[in-house]
Amino acid sequence: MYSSVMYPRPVPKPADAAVRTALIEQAAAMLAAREPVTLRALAGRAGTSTMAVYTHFGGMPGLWGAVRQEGFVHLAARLATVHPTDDPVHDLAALGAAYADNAVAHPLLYRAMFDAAVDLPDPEVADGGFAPLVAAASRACADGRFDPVDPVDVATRLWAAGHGLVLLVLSGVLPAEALRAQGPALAEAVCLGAGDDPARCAASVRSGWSAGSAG
Amino acid sequence: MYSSVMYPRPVPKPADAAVRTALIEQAAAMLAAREPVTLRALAGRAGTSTMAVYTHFGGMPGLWGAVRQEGFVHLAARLATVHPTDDPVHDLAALGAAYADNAVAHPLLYRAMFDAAVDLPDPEVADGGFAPLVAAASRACADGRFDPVDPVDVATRLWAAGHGLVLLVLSGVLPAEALRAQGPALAEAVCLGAGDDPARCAASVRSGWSAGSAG
DNA sequence: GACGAGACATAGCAACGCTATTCCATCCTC
DNA sequence: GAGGATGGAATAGCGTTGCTATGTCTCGTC
Repeated sequence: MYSSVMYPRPVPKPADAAVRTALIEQAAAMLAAREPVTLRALAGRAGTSTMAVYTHFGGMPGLWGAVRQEGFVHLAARLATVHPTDDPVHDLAALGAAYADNAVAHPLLYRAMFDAAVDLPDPEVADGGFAPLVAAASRACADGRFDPVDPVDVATRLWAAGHGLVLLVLSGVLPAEALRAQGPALAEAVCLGAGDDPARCAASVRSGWSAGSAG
Repeated sequence: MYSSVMYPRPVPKPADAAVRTALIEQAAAMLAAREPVTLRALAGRAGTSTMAVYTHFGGMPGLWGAVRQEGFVHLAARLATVHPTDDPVHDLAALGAAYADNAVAHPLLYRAMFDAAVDLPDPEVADGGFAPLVAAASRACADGRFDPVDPVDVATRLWAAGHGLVLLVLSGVLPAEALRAQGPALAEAVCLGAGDDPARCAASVRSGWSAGSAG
């Protein structure tokens, strides 16, 4: 039961929060169903009126920002299923595979995540998908597998390469097989560029990619 | 002068082609000016009526397809300014730099180029930006700089990496400096992954990237 | 010189995002 | 407990969007 004594300024009331999440989830569902996410259709599906979008999100751009954020939360949850091992390069490849898996499983949500036209309500939530990469790269540097480079740079390059490969596949420019064909090769190249030993790198990436795809 | 005798079925009449190109160029100009490209605004700027978009392109999606194609033609022209040298890795880096330059110079056009929602009138025009990459990678294989890998795979990885890095910058996720910071490193990593010698690779990429950025 | 095809201009359609207004439920004050 | 105030939700309507139907006008053909 909600008590105004406990929360003198009830930032989001429980009932309001339910409407919020219902709208966000409906938008994501319509996105997944490849239906056009229009204001009226969204309100109809969520069982509310069109005004709810404005009271809770200030308009459609605000809703898209919330959907973006939902996408990053979903990505972070997916990457959290990849548990670190004692082989950081294995882990980097596993994270890359999980990242690609998540993107192709929710293609329109993935595209919406990188729509710069709308702001994220909480910008630092985007780091949730980036932090595991940096952590693995840091361990690779600490273990001596990588040269003493900046782990953030290595993680950034891996992210950029994966992002580009995923988008080319989602855009239909490259076939879906390109993900499994070029993904591990790209991860291996980035790790080689960071100073890893070629033979160990190839083995770690191979095992890591399949481990990340499975989970 | 147009002669109906020479072209019994005058596929695009000169006057019609002028209207076509005027509409495409106006759309690209409005895109570059960050103005919303609406049907009425576009027709007004081009000095035609809204019907011209339908007679020539069949609607707004058709126009966007033509704009997409224009973007690829523009990209191919930019990459053609990078003349091959006797160092194929240098050339690959130069092409990467030119690719990134072209993208940041026309960010909205670049985004439109990869909008899978509309079809390209002539799909093979997209290869115009890809062929120089494959050619350079082939020479690297022939020269023995690269292992006997598939040049198309190497070119694909370089493209994916560059595409991802460019889009992360255009989306505002990464700062603009990331292009010069991570671009050469990514090109170097891909070439290392193809079997190039680390020392030669670093030198070639460094000189190639600055050569491609300048031109 | 009449005919027919193709392109243009105009008017109007449904649907879009958004806002103003009204209604109503809830909560605080006395 | 009753009354006033606050804020979310529903309805109606605004301007604009892409698109289509209709009329007109020019050009090429027989």
